[in-house]
Formats: sequence, C-alpha cells, structure tokens
Amino acid sequence: MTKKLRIKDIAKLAGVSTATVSRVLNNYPNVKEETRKRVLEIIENFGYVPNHSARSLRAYKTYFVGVIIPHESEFTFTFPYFNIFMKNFAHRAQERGYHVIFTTSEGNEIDMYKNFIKRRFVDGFVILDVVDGDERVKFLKNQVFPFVVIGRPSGVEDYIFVDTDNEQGAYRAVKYLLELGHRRILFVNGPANYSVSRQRLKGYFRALEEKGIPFEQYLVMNGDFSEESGYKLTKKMLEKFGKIEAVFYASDAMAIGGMKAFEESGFEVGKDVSIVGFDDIPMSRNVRPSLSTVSQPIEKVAESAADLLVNLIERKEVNSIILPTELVIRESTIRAI
Amino acid sequence: MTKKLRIKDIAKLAGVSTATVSRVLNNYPNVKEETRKRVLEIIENFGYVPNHSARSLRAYKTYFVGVIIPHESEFTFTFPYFNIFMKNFAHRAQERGYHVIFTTSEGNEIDMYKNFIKRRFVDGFVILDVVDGDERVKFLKNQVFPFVVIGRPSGVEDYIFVDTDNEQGAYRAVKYLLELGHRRILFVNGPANYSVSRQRLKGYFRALEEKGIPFEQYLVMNGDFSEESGYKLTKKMLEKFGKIEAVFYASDAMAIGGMKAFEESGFEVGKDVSIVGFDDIPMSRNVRPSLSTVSQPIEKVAESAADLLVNLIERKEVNSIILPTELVIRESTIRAI
DNA sequence: AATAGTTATGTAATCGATTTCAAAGGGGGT
DNA sequence: ACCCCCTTTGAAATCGATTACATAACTATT
Repeated sequence: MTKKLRIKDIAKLAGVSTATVSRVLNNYPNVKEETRKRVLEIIENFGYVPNHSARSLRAYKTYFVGVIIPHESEFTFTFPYFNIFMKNFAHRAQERGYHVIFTTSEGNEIDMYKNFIKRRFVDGFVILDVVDGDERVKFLKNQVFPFVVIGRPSGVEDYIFVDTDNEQGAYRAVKYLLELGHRRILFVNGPANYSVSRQRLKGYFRALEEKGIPFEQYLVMNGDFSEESGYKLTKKMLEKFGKIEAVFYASDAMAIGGMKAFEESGFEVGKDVSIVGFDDIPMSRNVRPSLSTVSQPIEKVAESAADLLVNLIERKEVNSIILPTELVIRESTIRAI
Repeated sequence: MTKKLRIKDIAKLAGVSTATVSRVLNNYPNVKEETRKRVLEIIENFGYVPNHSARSLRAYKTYFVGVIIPHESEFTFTFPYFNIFMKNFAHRAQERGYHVIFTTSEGNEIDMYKNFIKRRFVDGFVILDVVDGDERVKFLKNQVFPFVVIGRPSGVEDYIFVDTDNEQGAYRAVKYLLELGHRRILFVNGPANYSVSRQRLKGYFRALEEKGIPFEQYLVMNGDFSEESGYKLTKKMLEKFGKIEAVFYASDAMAIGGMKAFEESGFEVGKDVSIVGFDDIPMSRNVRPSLSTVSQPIEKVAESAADLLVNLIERKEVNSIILPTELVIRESTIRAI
C-alpha cells in the first residue's frame, strides 16, 4: 500500500524544489507562508516522513542518545528503579525528538563508547552507576562529546549531572533515628568508591555532629548495595556487638537482607531494633515490618536527565540539578526504650 | 586526536578502491587473501569504523531493532522482569550485531510503528505485553515487517513468538495444590483478553479435570496483575466465601496483594490458607511467608527473542519457541488439614 | 597459442536527505 | 524607470558508505 516516498516526490507534487521541502521540514523561517502551507498539506496527505539515515548522514545529527550499561553489572539491584528511569527518560527524550539506544557492554566499556562515537550512532550519552574518577566521564569529557551523569562522582570535573540530595537524605534518616532516642547508630554504606557513598557518609556524619555524638569509624561498614551483603554485614555486626540499637542502610536491598539476619538471630525489627533504608523500592512497602526509608524522585531524575542532555546537544544553556529526597516513615523504626 | 576517517581514506592508505574496502568490511568472499589482510591491517591500525548512517542509507539496513512500550502501561508491574528482559535482549542482539532502540508511545501506538517503519529507524520489532487480536501484530503482519512476539495471542495468525509454557505452569501449580489435599481452589487470573490468561485458565482447568473436580465459573476472577487488584479481589472473595482453602494467583504481585488481604482478615498464609503465585519475581523470596510460585526463564526468553528476530531479519530459518516453566515451592503453601 | 571461464579489482552510480551558492522576484526609495 | 536590498526559490554539491557494471588478470582447456 504505502509506496516509499522520497523528498523528491513531495517536491514534485508540491511543484517546488527538494530544497524548499527540506526547509519546510526543518522549520526554516525563509519560506513563504503560502508555500509552506501547500507543502505541509502534501506531506500530511501522503503521510511522508523523511528517511532517518539520509538525514543523519548529511546533517551530522542522529537524534539518538545512548544508554550503555555493563552486562555483568548487577545494576538491576544497585539501582532498582532502572526500569522506571528508562521509561521516563525515553519518554521525555522522545517528546524532545530523540530516541534512546539501549545496549549492554562487555569487557572494555570505553571501547563501546568509542565505537558509538566513531560510527555516529548517537548525539549524546547518559552515564549511570557512576564511581569516583569514572573513566567514562573522563573519556567523554576528553572527546568533548555531550553527556549527562546520573550522580555526582568526584575525581573528575566540570560535567553536567542530575543527582538526588544524598547527603540530605542520609542526614534526615540518621537525625530521625537520633530523635527516636537511639545513640549508637550503625551505618551500612555502599561501596567506598561510589560517590553516593561518600555523600551519604557526609550526611550521617553531620547528623551525629549536630547532636554532639562522636563519630566512630568502627560503626561504619561498606556493602555493595545487594541484599546478600546487607545480610552478611548484619550477621557480622550481630556477632561483634551482640545487641544493636539502630542501623541505617544505604539501600533498601541491604536493609531487607539485614532484616533477615535480625530475624534469624531472634530480634524483631521495629521493636528490638530500628532500621532505615534508602531508595524506597516497591518491595520496601511489602516486607514485614514495612521499611522506613529515604525516597528518591526517580521520574524527575529521568526527565531532568533527558532535558539536560537534549539541551546540551542543542547547545542551549544547561545547569546541573540536585533533587530533594524524602524520608518515609513506616514500621521498621521505633522509639528507643 | 582521532580525525574522522572515511572509507576513501582507508582505500587510499591501502592502495585499493573503496569498493574493495567495502568488500572486506562486509566479508565478501571475492577478495584476494593478501589484499584482505592488508586492508584489515590498515583498518585495525587506524581504528576505522564505517559511518552508520551512510551504510544504512545505501544498504537499506539499520542494524537496529525496536522495543516500543506504551508510556501509560504499568508494564513494570505486569511484567516485572522487564529490566532483566531488556538487559539480556539487548546483550544478545548486540552479539549478533544489532542494537536496541527503546521508546515509549503515547496515544496511538500503531502510529509509532508506522513512523518507525517509514523513517527506516529499525529492521524489526519485539512486541511485548500482547493481547488477543493485538493490533500491532495485525499491523506488522500486514506490512510484512519482521517482528517477534513475546507471548502467544490468539485472534491473529502465523507470527513468530517466544513464550513460556503458561498452561503447563498453571497446571503444575494447581495440581500441586490439589495434591496438598485442597479441593476448592480459587483462581485470580489476569485480564480476560490477555493470551496468557487464556492459557493459564486452560492449565487450571486441566488440573481440575484430571482429578475429576468440576470446574466452577464463580471460583475464577480477573485481576490486572497488579498488587492492588490482588488485594481487592481477595478482600471480595473473603467477604463472599468467609473461609478460603487455596488460591492460585496469575502473578506474584497479585499474590502479594492477596497476602495482605488475608493478613488483615486474620488468616495466616501458609497455615490457614495455601497460595501460589506466578512469575517468581525477586520479591517473592522476601515476603513472609515466602511465596510458592511458577518461575519463568526470562533470560532465555530474552535471548531467544533476540535470536529469532535477527534470524527473521536476515531471512534465516526461524521457528517459534515455547520454554518450560518451573514450580518453586516455598512457605505459602501447606497440606490441607 | 587461442579461447573460455574464473577471480579480483576499479569506476561510477546510487541511497535520500541537507546545504551552499546563485539567482529570481518583489518592494521601497529616489 | 532605476537601483538596492530583502525574501524566496532552485540547481547542484555533498554526506560516506554499498553495489552494478565493466574490465583486467589469471587459469584451465583444447
């Protein structure tokens, strides 16, 4: 039914040159209103849309942006909102005329980025799951290729990012535990080289400081955001300390792992011990007791990232964004006795 | 540092024509071994990769495949393995030389597909979250455009799909409940117009029939796979029946919603009542009691889908695939008293 | 040695848009 | 009527690959 139409065909039908049709397609101002109307009508009637490859080739623009994640990464767990992020990011990008190329990389990630750039697959990238001194950030910075970082790694400078206020989130969580009357608050943080870990540690520190409670290094440990690591570290702490008042976990997954450990040792979470997580994953509402946690506005993060990236590509003004987090109080926390 | 290289540059460096370089790039057999080697070496040394748009334009192939999901769809919940699917699908596709364009659609989905085809964005599609008589399937069938369906809708014919054995899965779950000694088994199915719902109903029916238990329409109801619908329908059933022996839910999410309802009404799941879910989402391991459920090999589904789609695009032989499910027994089921 | 048949390579056309450059058309000022 | 300037338009070059077609080089056959 639909024979493929070329710009030439539209030009002929409208009685103009291909140049004029192109000008109409790209909203150039220097086309007579009457001509524009006529061309648009033909385009509409015949349902013409320009061939994407031809356009990219000539205009040096692909209207694609890339999301590359390492295939091995247990991303799914360390960033459980991944699908919500993708959905909202893709949606906003699409509203702005861009589509998302999603892929996984194996082995040398940087090669993948190089390849994408050389082939001219995309006009820009989003970088997720970022660590301090991230190689990808350094590389793209060096290539002067547009990209937006989700998170705020140190060890690299001058990049555009979208982040949630991790410090503030941790601060609130710990402050809340202190207000409940707990004094010795353990902190199961994420990997030490993650920027989020550093930020959350800062928040933990600030809350303690504010209450005049001395910071003790041995109360802080590093997991990998996974449930298993939460379980293991909690087990270890229980062996070491015997009794525990309160724990702040840097992810809900770790907190849930911790709950299991407490349960196994005969402690009742939300009664004998208070725990707070981070992320507000759907599961946190469904565990028993339900988990008090720090909630992040993922949809907003995703949309902002798309907006910033497109602006960057189109050389508009851009400023990094830090979005607020929110403390959600559920059943896993209780006033100290 | 890296000046953009064109095929012309490589040709000049290797002392051959662009045609020969192209032949080497595309693994044509009719190139002298010696020449091939020389060209490959130059390509390697200079890190040349062909421009993607130029190649697509001329060769009429994009090496992209599309995944389009409705933005409104609570996909995340009805198909909780979405991220695992995406990861594995993208990975396998990439191994076969293809990349994934991911986007969401709003309003008229078919328009999105039309647009993608006309613009020549992609060489093929994966269709997820499919219903009986699915319009997308009909449309793509009609356009003779390559696509693979995840699931097995009726009301359309002759398409390539990857599916899990839903009937078998439901059959096993219900058979297991019967073996535990339960007689009146309620079934909270998915939406009636979903193909999976039909298949699972068949399995439910077959298990009852085998044991000579008459099928009762009023024991079957339709939710929408979401936790909330599981909760609501369970509440309703409790009002209607007072006491319930066993429930088979067509999704873990609904089962978890159901658990809440039982809990609220003072029934202990895994003691007073047996329930089985479907999907084996991560959460099913973490609820208390942990959920007995039917597990699906999502990674395999994703990989197979990628393989089939690429084969289809490359006009190799393809056959639809049905992958087996597995019953996972946990704590939410107990022998009838 | 002549002829036919392969194999290997090059020349030039082509894919379908955008963009450069030149020129036509139209209006206003003198 | 003439000149200038601005708006509008078209012809042709261009982006960087693939490919149809032509031809050169080499082998094998008689």
